[in-house]
Amino acid sequence: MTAAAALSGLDAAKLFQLPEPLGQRRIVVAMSGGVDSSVVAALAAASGAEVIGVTLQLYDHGAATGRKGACCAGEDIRDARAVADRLGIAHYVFDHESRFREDVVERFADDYLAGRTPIPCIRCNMGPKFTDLFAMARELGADCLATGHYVRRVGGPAGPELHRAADPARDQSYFLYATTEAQLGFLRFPLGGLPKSDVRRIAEAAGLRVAAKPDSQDICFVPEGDYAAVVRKVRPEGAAPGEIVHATSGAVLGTHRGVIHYTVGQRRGLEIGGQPEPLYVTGIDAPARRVLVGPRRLLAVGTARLVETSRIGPLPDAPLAAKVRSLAKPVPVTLDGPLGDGAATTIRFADPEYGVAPGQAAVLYAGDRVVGGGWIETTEAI
RNA sequence: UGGGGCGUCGCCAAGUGGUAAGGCACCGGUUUUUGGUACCGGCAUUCGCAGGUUCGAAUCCUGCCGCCCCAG
Repeated sequence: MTAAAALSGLDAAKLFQLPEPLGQRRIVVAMSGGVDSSVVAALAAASGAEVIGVTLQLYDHGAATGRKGACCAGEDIRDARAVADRLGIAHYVFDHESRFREDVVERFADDYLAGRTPIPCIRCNMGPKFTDLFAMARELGADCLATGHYVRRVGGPAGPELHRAADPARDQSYFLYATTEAQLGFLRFPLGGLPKSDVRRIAEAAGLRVAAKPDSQDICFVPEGDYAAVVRKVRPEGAAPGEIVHATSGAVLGTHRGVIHYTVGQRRGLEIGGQPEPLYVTGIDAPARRVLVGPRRLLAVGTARLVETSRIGPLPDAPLAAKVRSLAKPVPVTLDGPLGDGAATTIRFADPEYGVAPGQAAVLYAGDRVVGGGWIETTEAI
């Protein structure tokens, strides 16, 4: 299959949601060096519009840069450049390391130190990707900023809405709930309606060197999956040991290697045997450096307090569902308070939800539409 | 020192003559753009040690070692 054939049947104007003729449009593509954003660049290049690829260099510490599944560093920068060259589009690399370190990495470490379980990918999308890249694209006089995220931008009665990807296995809407309406107005997600297999096929057909590159996974700046090592490097005090205490009896059951190694809902890694049933982390008391544990039933949560909430578009009349973990299914909830503009609110689960960890995001859906969400500050047991 | 009890995988623990359950922990895998969860798989040729009885013992006998409780 030729590149043209691969792209045929895809309506570029529709894909990028830009007015014709595309020959008069300028598209900035956020290129991470992975397959997805490379295909977006290829689609943009084939549309006839002027295309500028932009890559942020986010970190550059040895171990993480060469490994599979990384992004935005080392090898990936070269991949992005090679793809841009191949497509004949302009390409700029911006050094964003110090900003990324402050906004994402250090915040990540601080959250763990405070007993929370952070999601750096959301912070990264909120900051470097959508705020900083957004500003750059504007400065470059672009008509839109296109990314390789698997979400859909759908026109609604009150403006563009954010929807889950057509391929549910690929959906990344959980990580993008904090997108602002202003950002969404300018953003485009051409891959949101495509299955991943199509994307790989397009990459192959376009002769992109990244066609068979593994998907990124885990936290991009964490080598070997050892996130605790990253936290320790930035905040050594996170490795201070403490007691593992039974949540109801108060009995000291063991010693832990530092509060940063635990998250609410976690079962493995406690190294406490001799129990009739598994123990889970039910809470983390960071100031006292204590990890609270108990049987699974203690994880049942009825409500969660959300802070720094955001909202995209009006609140619908339809019932809401919340996703409190990227891999969870959305579950029915009711909203008890305002949503958006940074307000705090409370969500009430229709059925007990297990393993809701402070620091994670709760994303609210009305069907496929992302209504908004917030950070989980506290939870209340059933 | 006398009386009693106990010693089975890292922990808890079943098994009292027929050839080592189970749970927890741990390890591996699957899943996965966060941490986790869940699921699947693995995990004692050996029952404190040494002898003996028996076709056959973790299970019976003897001795030794260790721990616990009561007594003093």
